[in-house]
Amino acid sequence: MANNKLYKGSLATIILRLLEENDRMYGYEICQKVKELTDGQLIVTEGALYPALHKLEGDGFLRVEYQEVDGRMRKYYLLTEDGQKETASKMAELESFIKQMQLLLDWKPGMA
Amino acid sequence: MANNKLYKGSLATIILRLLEENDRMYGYEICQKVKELTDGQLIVTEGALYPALHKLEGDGFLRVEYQEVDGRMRKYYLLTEDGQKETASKMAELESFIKQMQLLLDWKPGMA
DNA sequence: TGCCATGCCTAAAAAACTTAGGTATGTAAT
DNA sequence: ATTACATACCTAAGTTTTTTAGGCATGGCA
Repeated sequence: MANNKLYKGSLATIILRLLEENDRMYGYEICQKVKELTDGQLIVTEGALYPALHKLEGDGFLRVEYQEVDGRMRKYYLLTEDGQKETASKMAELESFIKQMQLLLDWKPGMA
Repeated sequence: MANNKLYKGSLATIILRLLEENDRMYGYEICQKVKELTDGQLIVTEGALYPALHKLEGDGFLRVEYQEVDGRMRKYYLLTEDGQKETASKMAELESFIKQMQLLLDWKPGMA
């Protein structure tokens, strides 16, 4: 993640969420998709992405399929069953975080 | 930050925001206030807080006032002028991050 | 030919945190 | 009186997650 160099800890959530909706994706595609969806405001660097993918795979949340496209090998990642549970858990965590931050940000003295 | 061990990078924003509304606060008070405002869901540990306060002071965003209360020294932190600007900047950054995350989280294939 | 996009990767360093302490005073309970 | 917990400050080692800065290889375009 770069530019909006924000909030370490959100990368795994982003990856899991994209794979939840997209069946299977390869690394480079994830980088491009995030850039596209956020109009270039959020950049996932490959230096952060690939280690994160390997970790999620090692944790049993992702599995890999290789496929040749245009004479080149692509490494596709898919959610495992554990990965689907983890996605739900991470999403809940993120929503909770956002709510908590909004509590703090909206707070004015005398409120609580 | 612990328990909801979420999103490194948000601590400085929390500190700055609380000081924006509260004139001056001391470290221990910040820990308690965050716990109280989030019903114990977000815990700022002292091991994270004090280094963060020292860094913000070193960066010129906070200044310090000492005051004796009940026979004990308290170290109060206040926003400097630069700190007020930094607060606005950090708040905008957080809101932008939340919007970007919501774009990603709400996204379904075919949307973009 | 050179350059950029695609597509994978790693390693050193920095950043921000957790964990696990230390120190000291006041106050309530046994 | 002593134990224990809340208040109030702090640090240091280790971990996680990221940034930075590359490497490698193929394909297409100027």
